Amino acid sequence: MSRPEAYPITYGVLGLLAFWGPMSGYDIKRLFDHVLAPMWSAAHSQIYNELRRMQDLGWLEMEREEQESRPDRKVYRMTQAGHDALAAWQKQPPAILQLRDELLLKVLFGRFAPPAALEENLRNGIAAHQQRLLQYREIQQYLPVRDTPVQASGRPNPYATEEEEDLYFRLVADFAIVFEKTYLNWLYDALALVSGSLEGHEAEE
Amino acid sequence: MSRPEAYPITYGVLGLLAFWGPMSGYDIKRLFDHVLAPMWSAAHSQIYNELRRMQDLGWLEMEREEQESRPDRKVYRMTQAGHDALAAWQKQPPAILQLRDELLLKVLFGRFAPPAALEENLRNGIAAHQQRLLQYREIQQYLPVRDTPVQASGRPNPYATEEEEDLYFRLVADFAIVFEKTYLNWLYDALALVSGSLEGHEAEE
DNA sequence: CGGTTCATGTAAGAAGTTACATGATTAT
DNA sequence: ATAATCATGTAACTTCTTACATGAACCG
Repeated sequence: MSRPEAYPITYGVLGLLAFWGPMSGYDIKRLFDHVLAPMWSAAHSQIYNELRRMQDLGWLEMEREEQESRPDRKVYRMTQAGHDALAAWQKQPPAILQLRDELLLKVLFGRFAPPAALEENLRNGIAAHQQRLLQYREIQQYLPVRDTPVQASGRPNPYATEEEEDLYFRLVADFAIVFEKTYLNWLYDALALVSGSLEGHEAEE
Repeated sequence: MSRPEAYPITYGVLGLLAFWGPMSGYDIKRLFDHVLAPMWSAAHSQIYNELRRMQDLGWLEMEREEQESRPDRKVYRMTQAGHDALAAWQKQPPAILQLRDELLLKVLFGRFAPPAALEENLRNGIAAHQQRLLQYREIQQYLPVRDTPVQASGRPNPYATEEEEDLYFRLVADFAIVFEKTYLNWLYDALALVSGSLEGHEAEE
C-alpha cells in the first residue's frame, strides 16, 4: 500500500454517497456542482471514472435501473468496505493547501502587463467573486439535509430545509463566505492601487 | 491556436526570468520555492520541461556555461518573442480560482470522521498555517528587488533590500498574509466547535 | 562519515480539463 | 425551432507529483 488507491476527489464522491445515499453518476455530478463547486469541481467524466474505480475496490455496488427511452441509470450504493475507507481517509493527514490562483500570478508579474490589462483582469475577478459570494450565501440558506431514512431507489433531495442541519456543511459554507469577502477586499485594494480609481464598494462588514 | 501553447506554470517560469534576468533551471527552482511557493509550487522536473518547451517556442535562448567538476549550467535568456508572450498572457482572462483544499473536504464530511481524527487534522492545519504565516511575514520583509542592470552571467540576487521595491510583489505578499490570517481564524473557530476546547490564540489583529 | 548543495535529466503515474459521441424528452 | 435536461461513456491532452538516476564538493 505505498501508493494510495484513492485520492481526494474519490472521497469527495464517496462522501456525497455516504451523505445522500445511493444515486447515479449523474446525480452526483449535480450535487458536486451545487454542494462542492466552486470549492472543488469535477467533470462528469471524472466522476464516472471514480465510481468505476471504487466499484473495483469493492467500496460500491452498482444496480442497474432500467428506463424506457433513456439510458439506464446506474445506481451506486456504499458497501461496508466503502464506509470503512471513508473513515480511514479521515484519519490520514491532508495535504496542505496550495492556492495556485492565476490572477494572483498575473498580479505578481503585473510589472510586465500592459496598463489596461491588469486593471481589466482585476475588475473581472471582482465581478466573478461577487457572484460567488452571492452563490455561497444562497447555499448557506438552503443547506443540504439528507433524507432520513435514505431509500434505495429514491432520488436525493439536496435542498430540504427541514430536519437536522449538518454542522460541518455549515462550517465549510462559513469558510467559503469569509474567504470570498477577504479576497474581494483585497481585489478592491489592488484595483485602487493599480488604477488609482474606485471609491465605494460593498464587501466588507 | 485553439489549444494554448503555454500554461500558468509556464508563465510563472517566464515571469521569474523576466524579473531576475538570465538564469538556470536550478536557480529558477530556488526562486520558485522562495518567491512563489507555497502559493504555487513546482517540481524541478516540471521547470526543466517548461524551459525546454519555451526554448522550442523561441521564447528563450540557452547558453551553456561550462564548469569544472560540476554539470554544465544551462543559462536561459528571454528573447523578444518571450517578452511579447508574457505581455500577451497578461491580456488574457485568468481562470477563476478553485480552492481544492483537502482539509476543507474532510471537514465537510466530518460527520463520517472518528471523533479524534478531525480534531487532529484541524490542529495540524493550524500548526502548518501558523508556520506559513511566519514565512510570509519574513518574505514580506525581504521583498525581492531585481538587479539593475541585469547581467548576462550574473547570478540572481533575490534578497536585495535596497533599490526600488516592486508594488506587485508587495500586493501578493499582502494577500498571502490576509489569507493565512483568515484561514487560521476559521480553523480556530472550527476546532472550538468540533472539540469544545481551546481558549486563547493569536492570529487576529 | 553523512547530509546538504550544486546541477541536470527521465519515467511513470495520477489529476483534471476539454472534446467527441449518442439520443430521446421537455421546456421556452 | 432550439436549448436544456437526462444519462452515459471514451479519448486526448495537460498538470502535477514522486521516484529513479548520477556524481562531485562542501560542511559539520
